[in-house]
Amino acid sequence: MIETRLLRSFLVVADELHFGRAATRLHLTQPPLTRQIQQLEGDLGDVALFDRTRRQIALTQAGQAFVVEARRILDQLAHAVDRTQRVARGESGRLRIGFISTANYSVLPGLLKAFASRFPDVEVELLESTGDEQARLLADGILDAGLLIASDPVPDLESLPLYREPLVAVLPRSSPLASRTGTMAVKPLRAEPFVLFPRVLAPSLYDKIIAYTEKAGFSPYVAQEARQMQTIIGLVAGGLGVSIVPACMQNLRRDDVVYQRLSPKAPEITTFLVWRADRSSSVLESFLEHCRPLAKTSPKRVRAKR
Amino acid sequence: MIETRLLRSFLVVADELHFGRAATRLHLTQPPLTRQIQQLEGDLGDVALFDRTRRQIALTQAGQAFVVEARRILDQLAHAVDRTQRVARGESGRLRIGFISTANYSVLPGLLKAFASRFPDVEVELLESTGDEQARLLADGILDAGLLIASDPVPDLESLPLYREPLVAVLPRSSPLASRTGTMAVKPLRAEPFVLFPRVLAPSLYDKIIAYTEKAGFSPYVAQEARQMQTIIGLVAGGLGVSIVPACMQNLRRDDVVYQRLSPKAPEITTFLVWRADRSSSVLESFLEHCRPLAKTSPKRVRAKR
DNA sequence: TCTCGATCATACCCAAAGCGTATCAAACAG
DNA sequence: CTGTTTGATACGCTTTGGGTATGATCGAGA
Repeated sequence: MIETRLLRSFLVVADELHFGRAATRLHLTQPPLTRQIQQLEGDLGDVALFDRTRRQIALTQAGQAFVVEARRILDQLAHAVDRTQRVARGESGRLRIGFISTANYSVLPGLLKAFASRFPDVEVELLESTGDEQARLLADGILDAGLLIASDPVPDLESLPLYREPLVAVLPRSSPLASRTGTMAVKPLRAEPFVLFPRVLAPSLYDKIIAYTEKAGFSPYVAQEARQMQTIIGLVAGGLGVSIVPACMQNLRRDDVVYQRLSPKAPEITTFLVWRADRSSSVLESFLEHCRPLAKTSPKRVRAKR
Repeated sequence: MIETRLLRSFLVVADELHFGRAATRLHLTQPPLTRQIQQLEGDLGDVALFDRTRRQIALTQAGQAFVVEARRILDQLAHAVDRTQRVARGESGRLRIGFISTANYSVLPGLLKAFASRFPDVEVELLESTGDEQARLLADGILDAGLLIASDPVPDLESLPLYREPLVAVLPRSSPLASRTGTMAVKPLRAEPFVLFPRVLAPSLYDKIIAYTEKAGFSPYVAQEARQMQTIIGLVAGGLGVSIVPACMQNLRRDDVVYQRLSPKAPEITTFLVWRADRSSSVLESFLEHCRPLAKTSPKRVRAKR
């Protein structure tokens, strides 16, 4: 089998066209170098790489061809070492991140943009999914990290709170309930039909909304269900009802809807980054390092920012 | 330095994910294999390729990246061996061939087509040139072989006669000298202006033409010189004169010229393949082997064919 | 929880591979 | 024709790498 040592030696001999000088450059003496080339020629099937009939040796055509190939192989090897080291350092590789749709309007875009500029060789794969589904995909090793809304720590997963936001009401712009101040009371929503997502998709968020309205004395009448936030807001715009959504959805600006802060103060929800403590790859480690400074430990900091 | 032995072992371990089984496949025992992987990880800069914390070892992300790279390197190596052997066998490589313009109308096209179909991986480089120039380029090692017209063996070169042909007259179709039979006497050309090439370009052919006309009792009056056969025939077509050219030029068919066999019998010329005996590369060897069956040893065989 | 089997790591020894010194053989310059 | 240069060969020795024995650790099952 041809070892890289033979390739290295061959390239130096091919460069010097002189066994003695080549041996010096390789920090060895001439006889072993001669044997190396002989062995290489043998391994290639007794192909003559050099023409030694005269005093000055010369590359045969086969030798010239092999120079090109050998150089390519050693380049490839150097590249392999570099790439592997970068993957080990978490500077290169693949990162699979799950996220709930609202993250697309809050932390996700900025997070990815900043991370991509710091780690340009990391290929990020995104998968929109519910919180429960993400937990399952993390357990199965399909995902490296997830972005989801939670109140309690997710079992078996590490987590980092990234974003706190209140819930807000969303109404058709034509609705008489829409106020100039941007704030409205919850109570009047009692009479409105609601557009909401099916509870299974995000039970904790769903229950928070229901608990909030029930504290105000009513259970919302869900006139229409939709699975995605964008769709919910589209249906609100179409006049099918009102809804209560995370504040970040205000980033989805539409002329035909208005968002309203609620009083009494609507509950806040937190978007967490979650991952498995036991399966930390270097790329994930890089990503976590990148995210940690962005953690929102206290709700006050979020308030201050607004 | 990373040897291919380490790459081979690594790929088997990565495939089996089990040191013991991998060692069996590699025809060695487990401890040295463990050391090989340790050495490989050390050579990569203490990068962990496998996760050995659990019973079942697993590839790290760096390990996964290195699998791809290592496989590529070994593939490249196999390809290098194959290609080098093919070059050594003369099945691949580059062949630089010089030729005189008339060869383009006689042996060259067929020769190259047949050779290319037998040796598809040989890259043939063509260089149109005079006979003397070809001899010089062969001596300098620029050319591997040449196609030229000669009467005497070229000094320091091996040669193989490939094509024998008589000289023929070429006249404007409108010329009253053009006969129906396709044969004409030389004598009437005495009164015609000639289009010929400068003597330096092909002294032996030039002298043959002059000797022939002088035997018929005249020296041609060269009204116009041109370096290329196509141009000479073009000028004949344009009515600037007549000429005497190798018979193969009849392959350059034009409505406005006619070719005529000459009487008394015009001298024959031979196109030779020439090469340096001392610089025979394998590709050249293949080419010579391909050409030898085409050699025309006796003029009779050529005659017989017509 | 404890034990045992499976599996990778380590220690140590030996054989093979590879390097160095000495020398030979051939080619070329003078 | 001779001496010098240069690649090839011979042989001894060091180093490398593989084998055997054994240790350490993890996990399955009692």
